[in-house]
Amino acid sequence: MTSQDLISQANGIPEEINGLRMTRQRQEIYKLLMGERSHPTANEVFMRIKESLPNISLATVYNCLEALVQHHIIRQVNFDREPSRYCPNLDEHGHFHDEATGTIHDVKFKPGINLTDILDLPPHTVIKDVEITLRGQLAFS
Amino acid sequence: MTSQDLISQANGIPEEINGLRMTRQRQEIYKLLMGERSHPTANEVFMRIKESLPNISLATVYNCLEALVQHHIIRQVNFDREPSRYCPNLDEHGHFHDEATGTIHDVKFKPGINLTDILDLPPHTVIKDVEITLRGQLAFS
DNA sequence: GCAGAAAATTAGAATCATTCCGAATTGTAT
DNA sequence: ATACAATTCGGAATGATTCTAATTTTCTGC
Ligand SMILES: [Mn+2]
Ligand SMILES: [Mn+2]
Ligand SMILES: [Zn+2]
Ligand SMILES: [Zn+2]
Repeated sequence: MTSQDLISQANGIPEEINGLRMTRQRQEIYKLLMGERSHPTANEVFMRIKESLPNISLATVYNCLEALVQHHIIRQVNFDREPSRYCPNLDEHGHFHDEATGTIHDVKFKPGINLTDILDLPPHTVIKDVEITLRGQLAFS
Repeated sequence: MTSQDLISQANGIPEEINGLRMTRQRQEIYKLLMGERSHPTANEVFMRIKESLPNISLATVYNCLEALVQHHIIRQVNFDREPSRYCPNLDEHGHFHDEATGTIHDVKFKPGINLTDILDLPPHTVIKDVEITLRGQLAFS
């Protein structure tokens, strides 16, 4: 029974995901992202995570987020040149940025749609990643 | 016959586009973008534009690019957190980033495709802008 | 053409999200 | 326990972009 075991037992997150050891800091950050679903920035994560980890550093928040992204546990989302945001939704989806409220909404693709079907790609192209971003407003109903 | 007239006559770009007065600096930058089509960064524009405008400043390059974007004469393109790139293609299109060469290719949509058709958007949504980005490689033929 | 007024350009300083660094701590394997 | 590796941490450095204030250019009535 290592201390790592105890940490994992306490919050229900396994001690390793996709080959990444889930330290206390990584677990708490991952748990926060799963709970909020608001696509927070690194700094927003930093401010909110202090409740559970008062001594964590901003550098560690960046380290953890990068590790989680690298191991495909979360996704990094960029809007223009704004600070990066982080998303725990691993399903293929796009992001709608509501300019009125500043909120970000996940956007699913309609079933049966294959993105490469609608694009006129050069031949012999291997696509590793697709990103779809929308900006606009939720109109009055 | 103002000096502005003379500048425009010399390079075939009108003295005003979309309500933006096309100064010498704006004209040369626009001409460079139209000619190269390589989606250069602000700094790449700065380095290349010195051939025609040896005394231009980097601040002016940023100012001009922003003015051209604001007046919908060119588009600003972002890949993750890399420096912004600039694109003179005003047709609706996406961007394919070839990781092998670092080059960026415009990607057309297949005819008759309406992007909002394939997305499961929240109701009463007004989309102002859509961005599609692809990363991958051109495979051996 | 000539005096403002307005707009554009410029060099350099400031900003700020992110990355880097080196030291301290923690975890793992033997 | 000891040795080695990985992680965390505070603070410094980075770098694309923006800001500022001074200068230059252009425009708008006369
Ligand atoms: Mn963008
Ligand atoms: Mn991106
Ligand atoms: Zn998302
Ligand atoms: Zn383009």
